[in-house]
Amino acid sequence: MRVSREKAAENRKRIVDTASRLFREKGFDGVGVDAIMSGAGLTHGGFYGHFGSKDDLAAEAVLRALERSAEKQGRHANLTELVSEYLSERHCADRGNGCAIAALGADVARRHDGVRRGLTAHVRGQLDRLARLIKNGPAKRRRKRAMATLAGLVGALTLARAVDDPALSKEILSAAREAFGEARARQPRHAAIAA
Amino acid sequence: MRVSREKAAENRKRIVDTASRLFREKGFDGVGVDAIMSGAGLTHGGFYGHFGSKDDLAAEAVLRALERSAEKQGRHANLTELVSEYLSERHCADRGNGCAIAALGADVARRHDGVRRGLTAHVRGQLDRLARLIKNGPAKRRRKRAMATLAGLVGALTLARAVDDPALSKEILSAAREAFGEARARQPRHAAIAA
DNA sequence: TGTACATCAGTGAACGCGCGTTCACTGATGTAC
DNA sequence: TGTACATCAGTGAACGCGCGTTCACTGATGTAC
Repeated sequence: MRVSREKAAENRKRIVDTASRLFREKGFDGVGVDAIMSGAGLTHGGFYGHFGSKDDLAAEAVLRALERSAEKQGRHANLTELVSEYLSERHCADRGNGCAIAALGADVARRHDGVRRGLTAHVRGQLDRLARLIKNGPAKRRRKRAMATLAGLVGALTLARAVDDPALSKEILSAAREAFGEARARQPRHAAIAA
Repeated sequence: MRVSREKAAENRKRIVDTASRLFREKGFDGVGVDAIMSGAGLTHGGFYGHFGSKDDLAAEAVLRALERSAEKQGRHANLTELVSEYLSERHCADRGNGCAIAALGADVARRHDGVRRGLTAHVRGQLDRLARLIKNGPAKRRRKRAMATLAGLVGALTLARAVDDPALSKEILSAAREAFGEARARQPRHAAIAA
């Protein structure tokens, strides 16, 4: 049965949101069109009225997830707050609504399309945002520290999620919060080599 | 046609090695039994003489990949060397023979089986290894720094691989090498909050 | 050591299920008068 | 504003391909004498 144009637009939006969540939770290959549509309260047949293919939806859903992440992290006024939220146990447990880089980064690396371009743009944006939150040092140094920080965040979340033992998972999050979340005194640019 | 027991054992090993490489390159769902067997120079039909299921092979292949990683990184006598190898452009480009945590971490996080337990044990091992390579400070601090370092390594590699632009990719690797690869002067334990 | 037979690693066709995709149909919405 | 018709969002059955899995068969290996 036909629904109003307004309702149809809502449905489309709900499909993208549902996909965005499910893809982050279970990966691209872990979710079928059927699951996405029933997650959105519809039946699978209507899917191709909205999208040309599952892959087209995937592209849109990832971009949506990236936008959401950017908004969420744009809210934080300082680095400690951002890091503490990013490396929270809540975020660690809530893959479906969390960082798309951590959830889908490995999957996206295998693609060669708009999804990967979109993620790259998002990474650039996040680096700029982080560099702005880092107060010490010249722009070049702040950019380097932004890269190290983003790497630390994504890696810590990946590890904390991959690991089987909740205690170890918490320990990793906590150590990373401490390492990446607090302003550090100036680091020597070329320190002595360890060992 | 039947082959010698010795040859059959070699074949089995080659299947695991091939799978270990292909899974890291394309993810669990990105490789079929057919591709694995022909990659090992065999036909798909013989697969179930060696393994009970694709999933059984996956478990074994991941453990194999983890062992290899551990061996490779056990060779390094100091942190700078290990980090510089881990964050090399070669490693970034060579997913199939590289770190299993970075390549499959996100996939493994969704499992609840021996694979995940194996990866957890491997992470513990890597943390101990890194803590031993970190020279400054008491054991607790070294362990925390080991966690931050491992997170930084895994995250930087994930980012560098996910990103579309080779220049940005190299920049990330280089910044992370600098941040995680060199011994730093003592960090203040509780520094002032940024911003 | 040589011969005859049993075993079994590997082959390739076939099966069946899941999933992406298509399609005829329904009935509410939107529109023309 | 009300009526008649056209449109089209959503439904659910069906299709077809890919992939994990099975199986009858082959012929070289391993073994018993």
